[in-house]
Formats: sequence, C-alpha cells, structure tokens
Amino acid sequence: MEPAYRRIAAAYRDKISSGELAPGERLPTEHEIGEQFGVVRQTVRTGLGVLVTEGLIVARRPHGYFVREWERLIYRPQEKSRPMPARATMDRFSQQISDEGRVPSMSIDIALVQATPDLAERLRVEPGATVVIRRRVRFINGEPVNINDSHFPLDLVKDSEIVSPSYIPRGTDQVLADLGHKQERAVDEIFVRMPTPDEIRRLGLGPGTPVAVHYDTGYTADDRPVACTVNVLPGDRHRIVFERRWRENEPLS
Amino acid sequence: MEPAYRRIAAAYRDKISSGELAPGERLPTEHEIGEQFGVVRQTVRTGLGVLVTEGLIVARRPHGYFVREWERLIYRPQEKSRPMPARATMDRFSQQISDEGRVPSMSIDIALVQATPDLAERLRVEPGATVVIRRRVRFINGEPVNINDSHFPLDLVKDSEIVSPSYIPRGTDQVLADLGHKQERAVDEIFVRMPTPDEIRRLGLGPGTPVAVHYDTGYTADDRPVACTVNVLPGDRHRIVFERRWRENEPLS
DNA sequence: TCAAGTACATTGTCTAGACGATCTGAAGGA
DNA sequence: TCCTTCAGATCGTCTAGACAATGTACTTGA
Repeated sequence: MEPAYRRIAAAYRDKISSGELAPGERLPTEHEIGEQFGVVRQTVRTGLGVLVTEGLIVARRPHGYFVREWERLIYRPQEKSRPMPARATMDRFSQQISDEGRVPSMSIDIALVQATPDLAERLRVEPGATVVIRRRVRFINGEPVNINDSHFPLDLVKDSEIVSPSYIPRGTDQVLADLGHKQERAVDEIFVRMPTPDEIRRLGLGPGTPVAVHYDTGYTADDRPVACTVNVLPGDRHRIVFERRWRENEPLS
Repeated sequence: MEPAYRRIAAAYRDKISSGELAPGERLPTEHEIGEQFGVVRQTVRTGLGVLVTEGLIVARRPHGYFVREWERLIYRPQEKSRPMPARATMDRFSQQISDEGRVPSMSIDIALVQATPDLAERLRVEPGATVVIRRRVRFINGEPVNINDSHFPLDLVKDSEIVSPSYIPRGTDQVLADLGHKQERAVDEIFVRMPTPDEIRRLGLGPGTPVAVHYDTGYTADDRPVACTVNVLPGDRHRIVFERRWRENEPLS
C-alpha cells in the first residue's frame, strides 16, 4: 500500500491537473485534510510538501495553501544578435516590457572578481584571473524576473564606460565594438538546475522553482571570447524561444 | 536565530560547494548529525530534505546520504535541421553515443491520442482532435536519458510507416518529406519545470531534478505545422547548446 | 565450498503533542 | 468615525519515540 503522504500528494496533484482546483484557489487546511485521510498533521505536511517542491502549490501563512499560477515571459536569445535600433533609449528587454504597458526597471552593480572555473574556461583566461562583472537584476512592475551577470576580461574594458555602474542605452556589445572588439559569433548554453540560496534571495523565488541558466559567450571575428553573460531565468517566469531554418548545403561536421 | 534545520542545510551546502565533500562522497548519518547539532533525527531529516530537493544530495537506504554527481550530455537542437547522411543506419543521437563508445538504445510505442491544448495550438488542429503520437525513450548503457514524443496530425501520416512502432533509420522528417510535407522552418521553445510523476517514472528521476521541456515544431514552406516533438530533458543529464552569428542586414521585426 | 538465513545499520513512515510566527478581522476605545 | 488592541486561525519548527523497509555482511548448515 502506498504511504499516506503520497496518497495525499497524488490526490491533490490530480485535483490540480484536472482543473478541479484552479490556479489561485485555496486548498483545505492541513487539519481538514488530516481528518479526511485519518492521519496527523505532520503526515499531511509531508504530502503537501511534495507538491510544494513540485511547484504546484504555495503555502501562505496564515492563509493556507494555494494552487500556484505560472505566467511566462518570452525570452529570445537570438534577438541578442540583431543590431540595436540607432536611436534606442533603452535596451531590448525594457523596450518590449514598456511596449506591453508594464514598467521595466533594473538594478546594476559593478565589481572586479576572480573568474570562477566555468567563466575562466569560457573567456579563456586563467582560473582566478580578474574579470569585470556587471551584475544586473531586471524587474517588471517591481518584481524581479531575471539575473544578467555580464563578465569581461579586465584588460579589455578597464578604461571604458562598462566599469561605471550606470545604464548604457546602446548596450555593452556596442561599447565593446567601439573598443575594437566587435562580436561576430556567440555560443549559447542552457543548463537546468535548482537555484542556489543566493539566487532564491535575489529573485524572490518560491520553493519548487527551478531555473534555466543561459551562458551567452560572444566571440570576435578572430575567434576570441570577449564577453560571457550568465542569465538566470526562473522557470516559472520564462519561456525560451528560438527559430531554425533548414540548412541544405552545409557540410556535416 | 535561524531554524536548526536550515543551519544544517546551510552547513552541508557549504561543505559541498567548497569541495570539502566531493561528488559521490558520503555524509554522516542522520543520527550523527543530530548529535552534532543537538537536535532530534526528524529535524536533521528536514534539513537534509532541503538539500535533496535542491538536487545536491541523494539518500540511499540503508547506506546513507551521498553528494550527487552531475554528468551532462550535449543537446544541440540546431543539429535537427541538418540533412541526415545518405547511408545512415541510426539516428544522430545513437550515432553520437556509439561514437563515444557507449551503448544507445530506444523504446518506441505508437498511439492515437486526443491533442492536448498545448499540442493542438502548435499543430493548429482542434483541441481534442486525434493525433498520432510516437513515444520514444532513449537510453545510454541501459539508463534512460530523455523522452521524445513526436506528434503528427492523423490525416498527414495515417498510411505511412510513422504509425508502425519500428525504428526508422532515415528519420520521421524524411518520411514526412517523402509524403510531400518537407519541413523548412522550425520553432523551438524551452520550458523549465519540475517533472510530473509520470516523467519521474519513465526517466527514473531522483528528487530535486528539474526538467527542460523542448517543443520542436516543424513547418513546411507554406507555413503549415506538420510535426511537434516534445523532448523532456532531465536537468542533471543535459546541456543545451546552440550557436548564433550576427545578422547585420536583417530588418528589425 | 556454497547457499540460506539472520543480525544490523540506515533511511522511510507515522503518531502525539507543544510552542512560535504571522496575518485577518472583530472588539473596544478615543 | 477611525485607530488600536487582541483573539483566533493557520502554517512553521521541534521533540520523543515507534515500527517498517532495505541492503550488507556475517553466521550457520548442508
């Protein structure tokens, strides 16, 4: 026989997936569920805890448990490799959001840090070498939606406006291009994992919310990596989209 | 003061991220940790439970808790839009795996199902319309690594080999092309979420493992969707990679 | 020697109950 | 009327202990 806590989890998972419990709707209290299934409160908690870590429900003390709602922003990595409009006053993300009638905002801070192994490999610097990190958190209507940490080798950007913690309307790619490091090619890598406590704090994530981590490494024409941006996208707030066309004539690698 | 269970979680999270506890290494028993922190076993369990749902450790009864190891396969959606080699005897995935000296295998089953709303929208059929689903689970060395469920509108493929539950070396894209539905363009969408119990079962997932869900919708030259493949990629086993080049002359949409 | 059985360590499930933390809404007072 | 206070509901944390389930390793018997 299946353990009681799993029967409870399965029962409410079904109610949610069948639509009997709609997003935003409230579940019975732990006490009530306990009576119904004939178990003590702790067992109910274990069962509902499963659904919390699955991201299906959230607990709001002292109101109860509620079915979670997911609203996703479209995220297009390919947009990054289009030229910016000449007279842009904000970046693509902010433009899109304000076109939708919502209020974009951003926090920026700059630091010099030692490259972690994953960054050192992508930027082709020594592990522990100093890199400039430009940390941004994007908000919509005051709610954090994603993290964008751009990393640059220190010697490339040390005298440019990239190291000043202010907004750069034309974008850091353009600044790099003006410095003679025009990007021609980029490699995108996407990892899926659970967030770190730091990411949970910065993004205000609830339990059961995985993240996609998008590494965007930009290369110049002579194949030198000049920037690596780490985007942390909460799973409940994003949908990553890109397009492909068939390439008939290309040789197989 | 922070609750005891979170102090325990933080302590072992630090030991793992600092490398003091290496992947595969064993943690002390619940009993030992309880003595060290001066709490009962249940509290230790709550703390270690946090790390389990974060995907950092796994419990193996009756051996104890172990630091989890992540080994990721490279997944390239863009490879899908390259022509297959003429004399291919296996698909791209199997070829790659066997080139690496590992043993690929696959289970296939075919069914007629009613389109769920998300599929109906992508294939532009009525919700509830019948579609052919070609369900595959891929294995490496006998371990499941991902799910690929390809969906086709029934009237397009009803007399073809797509509805037979056998291996098609040239690939279903080629079968569709031979039927006069050659794909020219595809839209990729990636979602991140926790797996369903069904996915956990089919993929043998441990707790704390999120999945990336990759929808690959293929369109013909006259912009009709003819296939939608849903790939479920466990986060601990994949790394999604694609490449971009800058497009100078394209108009902004 | 080899197979079957058994003791043991460890995690898994569950009970019963206590007190804390947080928000709502009602009662009471200015 | 409006603000303050406070009781109550609900989830959060923790204790103490019981028995089950599951591999491992040792013991026992043929």
